[in-house]
Amino acid sequence: MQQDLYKCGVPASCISCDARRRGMCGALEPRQLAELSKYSVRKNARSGKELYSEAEKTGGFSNILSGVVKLSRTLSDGRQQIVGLQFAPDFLGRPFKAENVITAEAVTDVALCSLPQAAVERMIAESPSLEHRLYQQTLRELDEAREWMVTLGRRTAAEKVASFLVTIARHLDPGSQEGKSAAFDLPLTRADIADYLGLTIETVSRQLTKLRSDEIIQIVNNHHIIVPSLSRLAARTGN
Amino acid sequence: MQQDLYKCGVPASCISCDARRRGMCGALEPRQLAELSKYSVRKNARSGKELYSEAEKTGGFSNILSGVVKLSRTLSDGRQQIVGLQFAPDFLGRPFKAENVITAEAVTDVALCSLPQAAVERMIAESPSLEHRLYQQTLRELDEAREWMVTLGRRTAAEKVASFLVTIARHLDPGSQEGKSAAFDLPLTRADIADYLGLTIETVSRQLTKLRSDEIIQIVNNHHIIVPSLSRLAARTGN
DNA sequence: CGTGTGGTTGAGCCGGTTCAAAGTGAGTGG
DNA sequence: CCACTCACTTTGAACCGGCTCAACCACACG
Repeated sequence: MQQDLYKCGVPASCISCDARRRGMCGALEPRQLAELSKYSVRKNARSGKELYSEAEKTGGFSNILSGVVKLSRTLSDGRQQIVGLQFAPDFLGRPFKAENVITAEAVTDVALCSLPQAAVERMIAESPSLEHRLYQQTLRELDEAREWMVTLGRRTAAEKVASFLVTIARHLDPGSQEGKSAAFDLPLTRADIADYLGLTIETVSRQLTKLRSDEIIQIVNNHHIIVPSLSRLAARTGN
Repeated sequence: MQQDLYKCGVPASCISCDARRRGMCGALEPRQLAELSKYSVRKNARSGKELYSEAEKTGGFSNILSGVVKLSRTLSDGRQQIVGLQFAPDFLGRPFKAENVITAEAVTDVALCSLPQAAVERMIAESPSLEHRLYQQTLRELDEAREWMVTLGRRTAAEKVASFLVTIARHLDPGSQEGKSAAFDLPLTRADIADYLGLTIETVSRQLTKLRSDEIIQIVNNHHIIVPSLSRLAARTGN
């Protein structure tokens, strides 16, 4: 199959790319892939690097090839709220909008396939199946955002932290089924988690140590988390 | 123009419909409009009527012709969070997903143009311009949801209520420009506002009376609100 | 009239914040 | 190798914003 596509003219850099297997490029024909790849640039960014910022009039999109990106909004006095987390092979960017109020920042080292705005929007206009794919991702992001609004508005600090761990476990250790165990490295610092949950660093820290002393989780190295029983953790989300 | 379209076979019930001017039906050709209208049913619902519920396996979509609909999620112990408000002529429903975890409820009397799931999804598959239109609405909803996450996670009660009034003013009194005055009827009860903002009824009430005694707003009849200066109100949102 | 529904107001409490201090570990340079 | 720094995390104590519980008010409807 891959061989076949290759013969049909899939660019070499796309051959084993995850964005083609599971991301937006899966919606493109080899011809379109070749066209788009003429403008694509492979980029690496270290953890902490600002990818798209509120200030600059960004016009550009990316596929996340590896790593985790946080989307956040900041109030004028510095209060920050994370409004989304994106994982490979998500598409990064907001089509059809001139100015961007959201900041995107790498929270781990990240590899990107960067694409110019015009090329992507032209390709969307030409390819209904690409637009369909992006529409699906946006619907999924909206579902997640709404689920998170419940957490932000109605859950207690303890429930917030438990909910956060469950969603991270689902993303980073997909092998783990409900009720089974999970293990993963937290991509976020305590400060990021606090900004995600609408809490303070101190509260996040206290709730994590509470979960540890209740033996719901084990904390190794501050970032590596082991969850012996996901269902026991999920029972603390208030669902 | 309308005359012309009419001659081309636009169904009579669609002629003066707002969903055709500004909603999803604007993306359809007369032929497709005629096809879809074969399955459409005009419905009215009183305030408080549950339109789509978490329980029933809803398969159906609607255009909101008039009125306001709230989308909400409820935790097992009854805590509720409103995760979206939709106004005419929004499209209501979640395409491409079997089960629905969100409840939709009329918060004013509402007029709907109800469409069966299969017909809409078939039409989406046939019409890229329809899918484009729905994609745009979903992107807008995602922007709003993320903006709201900032409010839920990082704003104080006073800022939450001010933010809420500003967005309602923008939706219901679109003539009012920034800095000018606005007047509107709150479509939501205090309980709904509390569920929207992640607060209690009492806190909402206290903050509203605070805004009144600070002469930022006037409250007539509990539901009718006058905002003499939108920019003075906006100054209280914490940006 | 009484009854019900939605809204306001008050008093006390508590969960999460704030402020402060100490602990931990990776990286750096002598 | 140790000493030092810096960024991140944990822990403690006091405070306060928003919640809880309770009473009362306004108005519509039988």
